[in-house]
Amino acid sequence: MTSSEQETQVLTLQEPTPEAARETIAAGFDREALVTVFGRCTVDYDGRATSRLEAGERHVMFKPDGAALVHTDEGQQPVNWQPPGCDHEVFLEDEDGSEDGAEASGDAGDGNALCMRSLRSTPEERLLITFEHIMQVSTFTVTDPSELSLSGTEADLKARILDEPALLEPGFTPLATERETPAGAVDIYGEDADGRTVVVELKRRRVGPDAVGQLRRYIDALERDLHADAAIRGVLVAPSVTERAKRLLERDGLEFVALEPTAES
Amino acid sequence: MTSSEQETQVLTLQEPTPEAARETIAAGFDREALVTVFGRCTVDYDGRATSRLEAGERHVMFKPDGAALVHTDEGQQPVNWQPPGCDHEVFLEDEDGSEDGAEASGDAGDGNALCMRSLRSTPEERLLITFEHIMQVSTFTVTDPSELSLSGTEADLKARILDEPALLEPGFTPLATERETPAGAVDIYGEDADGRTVVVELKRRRVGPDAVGQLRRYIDALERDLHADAAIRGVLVAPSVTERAKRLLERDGLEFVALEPTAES
DNA sequence: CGTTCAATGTCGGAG
DNA sequence: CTCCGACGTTGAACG
Repeated sequence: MTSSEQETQVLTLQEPTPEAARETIAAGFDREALVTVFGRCTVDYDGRATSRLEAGERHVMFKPDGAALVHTDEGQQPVNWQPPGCDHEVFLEDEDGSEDGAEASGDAGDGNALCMRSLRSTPEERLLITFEHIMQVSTFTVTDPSELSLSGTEADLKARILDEPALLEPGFTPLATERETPAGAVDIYGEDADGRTVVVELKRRRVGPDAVGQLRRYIDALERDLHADAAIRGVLVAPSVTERAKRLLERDGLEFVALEPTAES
Repeated sequence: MTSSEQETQVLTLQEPTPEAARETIAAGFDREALVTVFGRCTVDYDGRATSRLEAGERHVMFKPDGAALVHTDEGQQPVNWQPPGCDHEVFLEDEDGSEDGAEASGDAGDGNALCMRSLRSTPEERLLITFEHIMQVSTFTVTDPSELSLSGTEADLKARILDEPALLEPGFTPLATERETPAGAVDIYGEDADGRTVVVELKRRRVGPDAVGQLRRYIDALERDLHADAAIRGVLVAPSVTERAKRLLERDGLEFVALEPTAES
C-alpha cells in the first residue's frame, strides 16, 4: 500500500488495468472503505429471483457494511443490488472462465475481466458483476457521525393525538398505545365521551382499502376477545381516504377523521 | 470546456475549490452526465415529510433523469434522495447566506459553501445539500443499451398456473386473468371440477395477513356483484404462509396452495 | 392526474 | 432467526 492510500480519504484510478483495479478494490474492502467502480459490465443475480443484465456502462458502489448497488443513468432505484451484510470479493477471470487470484501467473492479465461477487445467506443470494472495461475506480474513507432527524411520520401523528385527544373528537380518552390483539397491535386504544371502546388506526398519508382491512381485523379480534356486547367503534385517522376505502368504511360501519401528521404551518 | 471533457467519458477533480467544483458540476448537468460529489455536507429535505442531516461525509449522485441520491457508509437505501424528474442546480453561497451565481464577484470564493438544490412539484419537494468540504467531483457519460431481464416474479407464477392449471388442483379451469371487481382485479378467475367459481390470489413469496385480506375483499365484492347463491371459493397461491395468515384463512373459509413462481431446478 | 397493486421492495422492532 | 407493519416506500399499469 502506498502512503497516499493511508493519508488521503479518497483514492482514484482512471482507466486502470484489471490487475491495478483488483488490487485497489481489494485494499478498499480490507480498509472498510466505500468503493465505487465505473465501467462497462454485465450483471447476474440469483436468489429471491433471477436476473441478467447485458453489457452496458454502470456505476457500482460497495459499502463497508456489505451492501452493493449497481446504478444505470436512470432511476432512483439501482438496477441490481445486494443488501447490507454481504461478503464481497474481487478477482480476475481468464477468457476461459477460470479465476485468477492475486497470485496470478506473471503476465498481469490485461485482457482479463474484473469480477466482483457479493454473497449472502438466508436467503441465499448471489450477485456477480463482470467488467470488460473499467474507466474509474475510487475508494472513499467515510466518517458520518450524524443521524437523520425526520418529522411528519406516523409517530408524529400519534404524538399529536395523544397530546390533544380532542383532535380525534371531543371527549375522546386514550387508554393505551400499541395495545396487543390477536390480529396485531392497535395504534391507539381508548374510549369516547359515552364510555364506548374506540380503536384508532393511524396513517400518515392518504389511505386505501388495506388500512380499512387492518382496522377491521383489530375490531373483530377485540370483539371476540372482550365478548363485547356493545359494538367497538373503529376510527381511521389520516389526511384523506380513497373513494374505494371510503365505501369500505361505510359498509363496515367504521369512521374516518381527517388529520395531518403535523400541524399546518 | 476543455477538450478532455469532450473526449473522455469520465472527468474527475480531487479536492477542488468550490468554484471549480461548481463549474464542473454545472457542466455535467448541461451535458446530461451522471455527476457524483463526495465530501462533508449537510442535507435538508422538505416535502412529504421534513428531515435534516447534520454535517458528515457522504457520497452524492445526480442522474441525468433528475434523480438525486445521498449515500452514507451504510444502508442499501440512500439517507436522502429525490426522485427522477427533478431540476438540479448548483451554486455557491456566501457565509451570510446569499447566493453567488457564476457571475460572482472577482474573488473566486474559496471559503464559500457549495450548494446543490433539487426541486420537484406535485408534490412540492425540496432537497438542499450544502458542502463545506469537497473531496471529489466526478462526471460520467453513461450509455446503457440493456434492459434487465428478470424471472421469478408473480407474472411467472401466473404463467405457470395458466400453462398447467392442475398445479392449482385437478379439474381447475382458468376463465380470466385480471378480472375486474369493485375491490380491484382478481389475479386468476376460474371454476373447479364441480363448476364452482374460484378466485385465485397469487403471491411470489411467503404471505402474511395482508394477502388474506386482499383475497377476502375480492370474494366479498364478487358475491355481492354476482348475487351468488353458492359460495365462491378463494384460493391463495404462494410458496408458503405465516401462522397468522393461516388462521385467518381458516376463519374465512379460504384455501391455500403451496407453489413457487418457478419450477424447482 | 389519481387509484391500485407488485417488489429481489427495504427497514426497524418485537418475539 | 421469523413475523409484522411503516415507509418521504418506488414503480408500473390502467382509467
